Amino acid sequence: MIDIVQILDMELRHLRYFVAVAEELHFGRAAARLHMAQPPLSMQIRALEEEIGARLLARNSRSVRLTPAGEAYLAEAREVLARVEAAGRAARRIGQGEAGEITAGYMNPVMDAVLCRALAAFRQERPGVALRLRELPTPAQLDELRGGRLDVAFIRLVRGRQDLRGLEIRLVAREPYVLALPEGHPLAAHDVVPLDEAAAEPLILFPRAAMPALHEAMLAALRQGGAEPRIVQEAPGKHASLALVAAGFGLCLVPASARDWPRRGVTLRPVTPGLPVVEMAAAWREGELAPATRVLVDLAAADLAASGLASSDLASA
Amino acid sequence: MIDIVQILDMELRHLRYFVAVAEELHFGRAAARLHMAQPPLSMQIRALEEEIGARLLARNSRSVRLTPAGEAYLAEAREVLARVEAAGRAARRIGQGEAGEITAGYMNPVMDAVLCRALAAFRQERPGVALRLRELPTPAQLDELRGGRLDVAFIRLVRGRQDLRGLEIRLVAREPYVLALPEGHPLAAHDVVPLDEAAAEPLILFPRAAMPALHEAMLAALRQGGAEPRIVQEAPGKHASLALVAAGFGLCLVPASARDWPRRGVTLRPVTPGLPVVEMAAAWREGELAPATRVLVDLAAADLAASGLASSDLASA
DNA sequence: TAAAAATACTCCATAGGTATTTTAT
DNA sequence: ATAAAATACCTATGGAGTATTTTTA
Repeated sequence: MIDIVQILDMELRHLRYFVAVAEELHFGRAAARLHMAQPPLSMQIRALEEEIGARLLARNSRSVRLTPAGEAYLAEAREVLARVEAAGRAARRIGQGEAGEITAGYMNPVMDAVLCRALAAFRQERPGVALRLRELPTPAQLDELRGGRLDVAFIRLVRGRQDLRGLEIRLVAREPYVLALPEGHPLAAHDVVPLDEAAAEPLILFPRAAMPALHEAMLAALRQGGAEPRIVQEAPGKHASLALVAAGFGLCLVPASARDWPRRGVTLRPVTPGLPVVEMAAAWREGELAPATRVLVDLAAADLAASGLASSDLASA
Repeated sequence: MIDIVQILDMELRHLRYFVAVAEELHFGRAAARLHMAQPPLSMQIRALEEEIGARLLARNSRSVRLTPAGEAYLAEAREVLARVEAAGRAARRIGQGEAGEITAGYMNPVMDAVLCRALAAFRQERPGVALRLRELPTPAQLDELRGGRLDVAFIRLVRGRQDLRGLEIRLVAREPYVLALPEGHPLAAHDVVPLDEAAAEPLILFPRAAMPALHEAMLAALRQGGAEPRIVQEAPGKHASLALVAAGFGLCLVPASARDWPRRGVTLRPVTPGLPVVEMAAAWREGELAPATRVLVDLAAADLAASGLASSDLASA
């Protein structure tokens, strides 16, 4: 880095004083407006003119007028002063989370579970804050978060399987799985379908590669009844799975938030306990939860907190 | 004027310091670059943050990073610093006559006599200075000059007839009148036409209303030979007059600068002394001859100065 | 002569320096 | 253990105040 010596010692004070004199065209009145005496004002104006190397005010003991150079400088000085103030206010608003930009990453299921509602509430509460959203798998989110390219990440939590060092997290949702059946299927007669009965039916499941840990846990839970589950079809997403259910390929397990987008020909039913419960969390770099981001995380966690579950933060792994 | 108390005592110093730290991301190195010790730098940064009401730099003993607020403020701070410097340079250039704008008024005959050449030279010498030109009669020019709507006026000088109080003037041209004759006219045989012989011919003259003082002086000079001059035609301008001469209506007296735009069918000849000599001058508000304007006036007076005539300034009337 | 800006001086607030402590890795 | 920022305290520059002089309309 080249050492550029700052020779200029011009200060905003000089600009404020100059603007005052230029507006009053009278040193005495300008000094009064600035709550100071006239002599130091004269001296500062002179210092400014020497610094610039041009006379800005043509003055004699009877009148003060702007020179052409002063005319030009006045416009700039006003601009600069206004900008400095605006910059300060803007920075303050950003610092207090009333403005600025948040870049949030999320995993697809979190959007349906909590984010869709949290985003609407956030938009109302912090209209000055712009939200950039990036849909990414959980491991990629953690990378982006550590690299500073995300301010917050909404991830699926797999206890003990993720490296969360240097991050803080907060649980925002615990979502059970529910059973999706074709309309008129006999098991739909139950208010709560017994898990082992569901496990005996032909099933549609997401591919292992998408979420390996959850895939295993799901199969393990289904084996509790004793028999090996029959996966008749793999489907690359929730909507595709439900389409296959409606077509009669089999049953399928989907996150409870599927209630929010009912599909013709498909019935949803709770299942007796035993299936894995998906936990979703917000994650951020330790000690770097900006105020606006905190508001978003709070809103995302609001449903969980209201549901009566302890909303205690989780220690970083 | 409402008394807006300036509570902020933010100064450019704070911006310079902040930019340095933001660029180095290290208080010690930034302090070195600023030729100061680290503690006062830390204190000034803290003062800036308190003034703004937001943290700009996230710092611990191992690292310094910009907060989002700092990120935004850095961009503005750089802009402001650059603008202040640019404004100073611009004002300086204007003050030294290397930039800016001159509004010059001129009387039509001055353009042909001196201004056309002076403008070309000025454009070369001060390419940064924009010239606005306004063609006006001399009295209107003096009004506009006093009202500050002209920086300089190029006027016809009529000694003792003009109120030049509060103005300074400088002679830029003394232009004799020459005789314009139709090609082949007998008087064209003279190298210098005797005034009384010219006065005896039918003459074309400008209307009295255009320049009353000059009109009178011209008639008086023509009457010197004894006879009353025969004005056979009035013409509203030099070019129209020469057209009439070419058409054989009569002779006419035109400023010597007519040599610069010769007209087919018209011959120009000097006349023996006796005709009024038009004096042209630059005028400006006393003590307000800006450097760039001075250059223009000097260029306009250059021909006169070179012609060996004393180029002494004239005292204001 | 009168109004206003410029000098001449005095003072003190604060920017900046030095020495040291705290903090986090 | 070490590097770096924060704190404590001191110094002195220069911004601001008061009194006076100069200027010019």
